[in-house]
Amino acid sequence: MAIQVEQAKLDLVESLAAQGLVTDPLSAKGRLLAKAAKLFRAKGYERTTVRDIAAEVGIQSGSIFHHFKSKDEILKAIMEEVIVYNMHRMRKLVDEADTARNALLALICCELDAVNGLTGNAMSVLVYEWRSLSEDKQRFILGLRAEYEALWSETMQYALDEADQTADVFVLRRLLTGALSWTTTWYDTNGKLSINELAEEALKLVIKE
Amino acid sequence: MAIQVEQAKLDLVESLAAQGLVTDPLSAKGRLLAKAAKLFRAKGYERTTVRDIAAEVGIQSGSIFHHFKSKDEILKAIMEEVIVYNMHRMRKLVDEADTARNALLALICCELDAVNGLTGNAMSVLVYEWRSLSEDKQRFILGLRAEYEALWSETMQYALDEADQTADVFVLRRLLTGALSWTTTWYDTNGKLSINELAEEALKLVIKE
Amino acid sequence: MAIQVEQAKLDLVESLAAQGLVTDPLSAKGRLLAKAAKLFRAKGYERTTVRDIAAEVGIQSGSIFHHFKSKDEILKAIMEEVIVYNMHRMRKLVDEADTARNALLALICCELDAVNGLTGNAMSVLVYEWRSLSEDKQRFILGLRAEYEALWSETMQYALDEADQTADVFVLRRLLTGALSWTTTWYDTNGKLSINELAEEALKLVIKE
Amino acid sequence: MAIQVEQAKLDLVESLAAQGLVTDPLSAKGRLLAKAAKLFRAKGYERTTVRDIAAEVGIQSGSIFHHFKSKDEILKAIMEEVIVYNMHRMRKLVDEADTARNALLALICCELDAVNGLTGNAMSVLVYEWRSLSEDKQRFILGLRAEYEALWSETMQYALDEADQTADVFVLRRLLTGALSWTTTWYDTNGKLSINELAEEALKLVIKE
DNA sequence: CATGAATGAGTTTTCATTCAT
DNA sequence: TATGAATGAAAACTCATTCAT
Repeated sequence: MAIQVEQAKLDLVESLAAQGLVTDPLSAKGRLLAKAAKLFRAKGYERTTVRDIAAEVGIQSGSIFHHFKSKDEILKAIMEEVIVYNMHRMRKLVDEADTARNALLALICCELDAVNGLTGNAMSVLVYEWRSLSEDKQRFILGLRAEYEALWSETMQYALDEADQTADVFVLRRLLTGALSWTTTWYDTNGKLSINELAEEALKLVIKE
Repeated sequence: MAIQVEQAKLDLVESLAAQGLVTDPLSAKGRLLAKAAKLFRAKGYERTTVRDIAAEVGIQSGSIFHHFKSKDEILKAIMEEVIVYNMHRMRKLVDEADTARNALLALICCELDAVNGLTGNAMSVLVYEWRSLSEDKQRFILGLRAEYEALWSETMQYALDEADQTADVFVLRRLLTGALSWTTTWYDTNGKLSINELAEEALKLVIKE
Repeated sequence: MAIQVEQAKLDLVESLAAQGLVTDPLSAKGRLLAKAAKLFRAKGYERTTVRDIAAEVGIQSGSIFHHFKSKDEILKAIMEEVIVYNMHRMRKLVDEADTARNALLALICCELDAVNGLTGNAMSVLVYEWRSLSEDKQRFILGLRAEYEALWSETMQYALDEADQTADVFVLRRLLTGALSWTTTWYDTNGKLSINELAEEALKLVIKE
Repeated sequence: MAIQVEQAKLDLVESLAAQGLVTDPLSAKGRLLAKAAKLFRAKGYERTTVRDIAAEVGIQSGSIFHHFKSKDEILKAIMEEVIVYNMHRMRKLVDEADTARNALLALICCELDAVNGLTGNAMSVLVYEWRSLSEDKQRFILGLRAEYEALWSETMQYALDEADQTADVFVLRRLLTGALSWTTTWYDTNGKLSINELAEEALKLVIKE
């Protein structure tokens, strides 16, 4: 089953790349973005030099500017694409869920996977390198995040209604956001605890049976 | 009561300063640390220049180096002092608590206050500027954090036992860490929700009645 | 008459192009030179990139190097051709003049037209981008300019003799050079003052009736 | 007499420096401006690197930015100060002149001296490096030039009236501007022709006896 | 001939840190 | 202690030029 999930993710990337919504991860530009995300996450945006990125990709530093006008254009691209990609993935999973509880579980699972899986570097960058983005680019990314959060709020409210629970969705989502995004600092993908199990734990923070 | 709490905090600072464990916040050095924390939080460590800090304090950039050997010594001092201070505060509150549940509530309350109150800037810096610290200084701060986390684990375990709940304390504490530290990005000190109420909400994530 | 003059200029270009002395302005290379001259004049040689020129012509930057070995080869060609062309034109007009005064007037007229007419961009480049040329190319262009100046000195001397005036031709020509070439900064081709009228004004600086 | 003139110039600089209108040429900043002007004139603004200037002054390239925020701030300062200085000098000479003819002669003399004397480098830069200035700085300098030109127009008109000549002052001043500024390319300060003699020649271009 | 990705040397600029005063 | 000019290493970015396709 895990293999099916992974295949579905690859199919989605391919389809989004074909539509020009994200960069093909196999292209020169796509590899550059992946390496940059890795470095930005590990060292932080400011402490990562353009030369570092170039060295990681195996090109000369000047060549970077063939693909991106500036260093912070790279940062923006990383953030934009990771939102676009996860947004599409979440929408699909929510649509396929049979109950509101399961839709919320799918979102949690998806966000945990986003943070700890293949897009983990990009998600960390999105969360922790926010202030390194120029103001106008921040506004642009903020617009995308708003859409993303709208999906969360809606799904969460449905799940609470279904469980006959009342709670402040605004507060609850934010507590959960912190809990889930923080997993990047401690969750071990190769450890005993699977993403699905962790997701169940996290769901319990919200929905009490 | 709130006034009493605030007074207690000031007394603690004074007492710690007298022991040389933290810098007197009214001294030149103390004001420098506060301003630096504010700037590091707002702009990030790397994007904050020594000149920025000097300007904020009202001195010349060269003068900073009479107080601190280097820029990252400032960062270390901010992190060290905020841990030392909150550690002492938490120990006292845990000792005074009548039940394990209340001890845990006190910790949560204290961490929320640390993150959103007077030491908010320093706490944010501690969490988000971690990688800007040189490796040897990271190790030093890590030692302090270990003590801090030990207090948390212990208290949490007592509270779970008391409530006849079983859970993975390791996982639970980390989910909570994320949830609480993330409040810095959204919690409004002057809003309707008080720190105590928020703490009660957060406690519910852990202890189910 | 104006049309005849314009036609004569086109005929001259055609004839020089046929002899390989200048580049046919309708050819790809010729259009490149014209666009480059326009940009060099507007922005200066250094601030004009090879990409700017390529974009203006509608080709890719790499393709430029099929026409010219280097960027400063373009600059040299612009300078060389504008001298060659105007030199030929002046020789013809001097030969056709009935009096020395009129020969000088023809030269003035021709230089004003060179500076403000079709070759205005190239002439500006010749005057103001001089130092951007590599030393050996400067020497080459200097040789051409010497010929050009010889024609001026000779004609001027004849005109002064004819008018029974004595003056330092060296100084006078240089004062005039400055006055005429500076017109590029203020003379309005579409204004009330015609080139011929302006030439008469300029002639008065030299020959007093 | 020449020595008196030179002394008067030095006195003026000193007085303007004391008022903060120009930079003291003996200060570090003043020497930097002089060297930069020399290099900008010789090689052009773009081909002169900040390192070139630093080397000429005998400091490190980074130190330049202690005195000027950017390279083009240096260019602006050169242009601004040379106008301010010559403006003051001209105003004084015009005020002291007994006839309108002599006032105009003084202006010509002063401009020739500005172009060929101590401020020759700066004047050349003002004329030939114009486009290297950022647009907003161009506007600022343009304001100063307008004042400068107003003084010229006025004085020229008086001189023409006094000589019972009619002429287009606009055209005449521009022809003269070109003639005078171009002297920088050929006039030899140590040659036989003195500035005063050259000024008399130039005056003849305007006022016919 | 044309393309356009890649090069790599060179540019301006930044900034923590030093040190003579 | 405080100052602020000077340092110098390192940063992001530019761009003429090359070359495989």
